[in-house]
Amino acid sequence: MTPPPRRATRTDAQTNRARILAVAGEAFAASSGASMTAIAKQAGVGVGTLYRHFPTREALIVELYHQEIAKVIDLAHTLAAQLPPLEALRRWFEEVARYGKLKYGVSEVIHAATNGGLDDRNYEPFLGAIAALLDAGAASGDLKPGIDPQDVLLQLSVLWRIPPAPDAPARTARVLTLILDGLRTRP
Amino acid sequence: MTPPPRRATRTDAQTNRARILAVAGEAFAASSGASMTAIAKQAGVGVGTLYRHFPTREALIVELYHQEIAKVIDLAHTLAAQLPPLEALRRWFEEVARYGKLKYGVSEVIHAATNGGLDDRNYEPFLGAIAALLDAGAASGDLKPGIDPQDVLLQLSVLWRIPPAPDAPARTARVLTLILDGLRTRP
DNA sequence: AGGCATACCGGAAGGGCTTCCGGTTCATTG
DNA sequence: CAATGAACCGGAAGCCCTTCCGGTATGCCT
Repeated sequence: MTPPPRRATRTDAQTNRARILAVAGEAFAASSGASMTAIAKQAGVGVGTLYRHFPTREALIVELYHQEIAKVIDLAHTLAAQLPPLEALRRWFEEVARYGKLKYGVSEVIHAATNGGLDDRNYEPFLGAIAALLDAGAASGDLKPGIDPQDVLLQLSVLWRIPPAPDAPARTARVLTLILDGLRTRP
Repeated sequence: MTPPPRRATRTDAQTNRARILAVAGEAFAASSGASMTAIAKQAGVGVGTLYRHFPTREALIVELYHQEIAKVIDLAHTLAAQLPPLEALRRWFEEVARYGKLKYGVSEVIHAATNGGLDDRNYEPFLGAIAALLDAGAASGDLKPGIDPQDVLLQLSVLWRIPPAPDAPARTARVLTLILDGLRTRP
């Protein structure tokens, strides 16, 4: 049952992958409205190549933002350990909201992906991050016990979808409060 | 400034419009996965005709379900007048959730449309329905005063997106409770 | 170094949504 | 009733995402 001797990844494949990611990074930073064909051409590869490396448009995007997502996840654990539960939760929610705002249009498509827009590599840890915050709150009695992290993720995805407008920050804050109050225990 | 004498709508236009709606109704009831081209062909018209009548795929769908949406809106006012505020709100939310479940995939695309997936003709009344329920709750002291109906609509859209699975009903109920508790006053 | 199998490349092709425009038909007017 | 022109019809064409497959280049073994 030894893993079959994997042949080393060909150098041209590595090069192409890197160049695609670079180009896509720029493209999405600029407008998030870049077609796969355009990205492929810009990267000097055929569309087929692009799709073998990233089987779907979402896969490409998720890969691009994988690192940032990881950072957000880490933050949850940090906050949970350092702040009062309610405070930690609100701060983190704000961070999540801000992140989505930054890449509006991108988050749009991330959201559309699998269950909540994160691939398996991100999904579990993300739920874990939420769980950490919820557990801390449950332990202190501030939050209802036994809340399903998935339900919270679902609600968070709403923040993702607040359209960019002058009143977006205010709306975000309001919705955030609604969500938080729903999670809190009722004295 | 008298309105310009509008010429009567041509009969072929009416016929086509009706036939398109009929065909689309069947098509979406069956699977919700019908292409515009397919609908056009099935209705015996060209794609151009289809698009002049309904400028976009969403427009067609919204038109199809306009009556049902109106019914849901009416229900809100009825419930608000007949039941205790909290009860009315929960019942209505359940109805909204059920409606979305029924046409999962359709609601998917409805949701993607304009602000919340409803055209102007539906959007305002829908907000009005929510406002009626919120006002009743605020008056009785059960709900926070001054909640923005749009924020609630945003949260409701989550119910729309719970994936069809064995545990969907349970999840819906849980999320619904979270939303409701967020709207209630904190004693 | 040479040969082989494999992983990779690239573009053609299929299916979808939407736009555009020349040709046609029907309601209106004289 | 006939002529008229606005409104309508239909499909070709553009753009997008994704799949498929013949051709190719490269890592590995001898």
